Amino acid sequence: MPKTGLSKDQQAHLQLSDGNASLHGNLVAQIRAILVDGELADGTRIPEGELCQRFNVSRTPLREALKVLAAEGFVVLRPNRGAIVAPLDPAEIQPLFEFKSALERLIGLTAAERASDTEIGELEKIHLALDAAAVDGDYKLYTRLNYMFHRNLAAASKNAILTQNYDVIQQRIWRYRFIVNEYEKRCQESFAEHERIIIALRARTPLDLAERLEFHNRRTAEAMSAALC
Amino acid sequence: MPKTGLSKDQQAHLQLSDGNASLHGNLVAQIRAILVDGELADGTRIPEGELCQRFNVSRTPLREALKVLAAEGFVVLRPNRGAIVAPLDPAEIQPLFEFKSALERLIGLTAAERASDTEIGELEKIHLALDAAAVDGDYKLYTRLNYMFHRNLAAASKNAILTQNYDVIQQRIWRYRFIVNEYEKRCQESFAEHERIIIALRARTPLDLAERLEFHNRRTAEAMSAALC
DNA sequence: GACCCTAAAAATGAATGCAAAAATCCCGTA
DNA sequence: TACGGGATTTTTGCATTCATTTTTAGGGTC
Repeated sequence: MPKTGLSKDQQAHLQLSDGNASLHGNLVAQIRAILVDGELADGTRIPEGELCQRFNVSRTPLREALKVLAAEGFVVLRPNRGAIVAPLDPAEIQPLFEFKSALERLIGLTAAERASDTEIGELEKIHLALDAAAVDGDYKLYTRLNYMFHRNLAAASKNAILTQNYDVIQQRIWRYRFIVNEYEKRCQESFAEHERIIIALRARTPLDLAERLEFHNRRTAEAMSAALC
Repeated sequence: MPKTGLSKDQQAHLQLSDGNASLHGNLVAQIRAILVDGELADGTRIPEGELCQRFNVSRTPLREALKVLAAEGFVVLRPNRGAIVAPLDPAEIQPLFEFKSALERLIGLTAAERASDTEIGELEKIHLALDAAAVDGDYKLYTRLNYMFHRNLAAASKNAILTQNYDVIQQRIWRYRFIVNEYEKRCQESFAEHERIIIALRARTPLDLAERLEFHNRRTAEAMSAALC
């Protein structure tokens, strides 16, 4: 706890549940969440001081976290001028989706063969919940479930490197939702695509699943691009 | 300069040529090079003190660099027990190559359409130099040129996100060369594959180039896996 | 010698301090 | 009022310091 003489024990209660994680490790996830949520607008300076207060840490671990976030593409470090929230640049959407398409394909190819029945069952549950959220018009929930759907599918690939990279890309793309908010518009279409994804997964047909995922990705990208013109 | 009262100006001459880069930014690249080169054996503790002396920096920027390298997968942070060079685990080779295959495919699909004639010419030059190095038996040079060949091809995709991720994966895989040293054995075969890659690139046939790259990747992975049994 | 316990030493993680750079403010001039 | 420009404040990057934890060393017991 900066500026105070509190011991580590006294500070402990402030940390997240994951007790063995380092201060800096938690910070990366928490600050990334702030950036992805849009709580800090893109392009604005990252207020080191404020964040230090907010998380009750000194500048050292905070700056460590910022370096990691910069490597991930959420933050831009400007020498001697501090860090800013990575500006949202429409020109970045295309390469992001293009990159994601490669990952989606690999997820399809591998998950079709490696997903456990339990995992497929879990995905179907999320799929149903997605439908319910759409009917209710609860787009916030819909969005969260949609994120989980794809994240779980990625996890079914059993490839940790793929899963991790996919997650970063998903979050980077997710930052652009303010520009478009495609979910409200594309909800039904998206749900139908998910339907086919589930079917291909159940059938365990790698190429088919890969194509469904690529198609879904492409349609999402198109919806976003269209909203920009 | 730790432990001394030297001013920043006086320290400046110690930095690399890229004057506007931060201390930490240089460190990431330099330490990664040390890890990829194998100068620090895998699994060994990273000697903060030594590295601080070597690069004439304090622990603060050094530790910032280690956090980034941990996020990239070159280093493992153990809470309260320091950082170690990420252990080489044969079980990691498969997911690494699998992930790379997805990137190779995308590189093929995009580079075939986006590579400039100049870039293709540059690749052909490297290809010829590769041949010369193979004939000379200069495997160190061969290896360097091979790295550049694929790196340049990735760059021809004009997708910065792809290029960056590809580079990290390539370096992570490169660490396993000590286990195998596949290049000496697979030199000729690899050269023939490059030949076809160049042809497909010249022809600007996306699917063909993608398949050639995936095949090349798969053969490399197989050679590595075979050497492990 | 093997085992275990304790104490000194070293390393780690994070807070604080400090010099340089940047941003802001203030005021004079046109 | 618009526009410098120089002093002041803030921020930044890094070095240093400090509290804990871990590791190592030493010594007693069996």
